[in-house]
Amino acid sequence: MIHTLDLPECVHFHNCGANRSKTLERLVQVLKTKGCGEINNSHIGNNETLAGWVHRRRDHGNLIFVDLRDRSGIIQVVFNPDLSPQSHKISQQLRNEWVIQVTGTVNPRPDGTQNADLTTGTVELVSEQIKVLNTSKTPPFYINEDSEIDEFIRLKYRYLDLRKQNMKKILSIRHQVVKFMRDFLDQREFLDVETPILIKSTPEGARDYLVPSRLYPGKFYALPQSPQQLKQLLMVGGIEKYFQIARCFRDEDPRADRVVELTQLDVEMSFVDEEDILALIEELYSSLVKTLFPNKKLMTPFPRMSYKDAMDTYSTDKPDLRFELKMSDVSKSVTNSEFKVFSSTIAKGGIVKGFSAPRCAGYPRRQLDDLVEFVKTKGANGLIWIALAGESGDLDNLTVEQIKSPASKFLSVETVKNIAASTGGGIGDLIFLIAGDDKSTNLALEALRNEMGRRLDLADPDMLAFAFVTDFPLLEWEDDSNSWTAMHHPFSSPKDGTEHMLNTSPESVIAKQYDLVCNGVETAGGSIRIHQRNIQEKVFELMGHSKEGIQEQFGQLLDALEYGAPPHGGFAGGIERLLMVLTGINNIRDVIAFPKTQTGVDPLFQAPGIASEGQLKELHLKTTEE
RNA sequence: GGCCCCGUGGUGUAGCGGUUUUAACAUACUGGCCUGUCAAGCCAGAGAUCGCCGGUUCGAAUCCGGUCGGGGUCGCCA
Repeated sequence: MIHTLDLPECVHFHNCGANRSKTLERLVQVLKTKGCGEINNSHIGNNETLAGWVHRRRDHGNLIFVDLRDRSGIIQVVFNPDLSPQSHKISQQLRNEWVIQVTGTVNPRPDGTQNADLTTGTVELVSEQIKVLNTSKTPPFYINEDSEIDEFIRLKYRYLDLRKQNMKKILSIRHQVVKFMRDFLDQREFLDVETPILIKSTPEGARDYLVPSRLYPGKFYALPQSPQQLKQLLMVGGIEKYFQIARCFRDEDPRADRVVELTQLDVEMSFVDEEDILALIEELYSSLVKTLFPNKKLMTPFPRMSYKDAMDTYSTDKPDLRFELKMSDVSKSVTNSEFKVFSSTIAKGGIVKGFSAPRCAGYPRRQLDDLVEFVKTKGANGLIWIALAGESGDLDNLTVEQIKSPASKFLSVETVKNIAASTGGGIGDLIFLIAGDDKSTNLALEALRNEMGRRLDLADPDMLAFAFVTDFPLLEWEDDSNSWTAMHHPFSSPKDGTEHMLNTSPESVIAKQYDLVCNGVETAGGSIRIHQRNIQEKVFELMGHSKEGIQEQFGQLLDALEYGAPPHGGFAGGIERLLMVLTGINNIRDVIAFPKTQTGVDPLFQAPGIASEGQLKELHLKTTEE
């Protein structure tokens, strides 16, 4: 029994890991005295031993130059037959990616031969001794220059791809970001607690990855989609402040910004309300950026908007706030329009909504046609554009001749004026409108807004426009299942005093739920959780679960809530998403050391692989032909 | 599960209005020359039956169908 043990005194727990040993010496690497990229003018005259990969070799017959690369950078090594015939002879054999160790003197480069592109460009290592540590086959793609390589080949040879300076830089950034998070939370007395990878399937959410049980035929573990219930149980367990860099698994089709196996910063606290969590998130993310990316611009304090305002104004719950382009619902202006696309849409209960692109009245027809096609691929039926031709002027003086639109003959000047006033468009601007049902219209408008932001180059690439979106509805009606479904997840708490509305008008219950968005990406999300069994059960019931089903699927959590569960809440932040925003990299696989393809394949290990008959038998599994 | 795009020497591309294409170019690769280059340069050489299968045709890298692989996207991702 652990309470009978006399536990050793550790440093008081809030100090654990906070102090790094001052006496910790730099790790000595036996085969080299310095990193290639560390050498500079201060080392001139020193005798150094370097080791790394042959980045490039330039053979002048007598004089041979080798760019030697290791993680720290690149330095030029000179092989001079007059100074060291032995090493010059060996250097003739060298090829790209061979691994060598070179000992020599750091010399200043002769005047006029300095290379400003290298951090070590003012010096060079003059080889006195060289040892080939390993040879290399010719790599399947360039490591010493940047060019577009088929991603599958890059992944198949990921260990070579990672040798590129950019990839090493990304992994270094990832390390620093995660380390910052750990240190930040450690300093605030959060405990890093690991939770199981093999747990149990829960019916909500994404498809689970299943692991067959050898000991229990026909039963399966599931990999966690997130440690949600576990961290809530840690709160019941009195941990009070928990965090984890947690791996999460969701068996859904990947996208450019989505992978099946992702990493989250998972945080949970007890005895807190929304404001405490929001303050923590803001402090964490803003100090992370200020410390690690001092050149990035932030808007602090982070702007906040309600879910409703975000949807109304930006047609999305994850707006890119680096640029304006605000939406307006013009349904009222066009309810009785002769233009059937508008009037019939509204008659069917749909909306007409759009925004104005400033100074774009002269936007080329061809590009407009492209945009029409673009929104169709995003689920809209079409796109109506209205260009208000002219340099400038008062909207009141708008004339029929100035209105350029495929719908112009159906739209009166008065209607266009109303639409323009509503969308904030003026003479010289271009108005985009989409008609359709609420959901698909907003989806297409979000895509169009981001597309126009890109085309018009409206977003400052150095800006990190963090913002909070709050006040999400707790539930939304789902026609397919004919039941309520949790908008975020079923554990979010209703706002204080609104619990009774769960019985009367579930749709109007607002949750203590928040997202952190940045540049159009959802980077984190969380909520204050329900900590009372009856309310949690009520939410599950609304979601169409039976009493028995609830106990079967969520019994562990519900039971725990009955044993003095403290009020608690937290958040989870996607590490890959954050790295994409921080680095500007659009491909999520580029911020992961060993990612899978969009079809869930690991080209390097060729996973998933087939299991042997013996393995299947042990697991009580039989495979069938499709 | 639907839709769109891509697949040509090691890599990246061109060729795709059907037959002088003996599949071109760059780079990488191999050999030679060369003492200050840094994407070194110069000379020479080797290397792809055009993802795979089938069809149309006198003739297919090229057109058609299927299939496999990759990317993007909708569904899905509480």
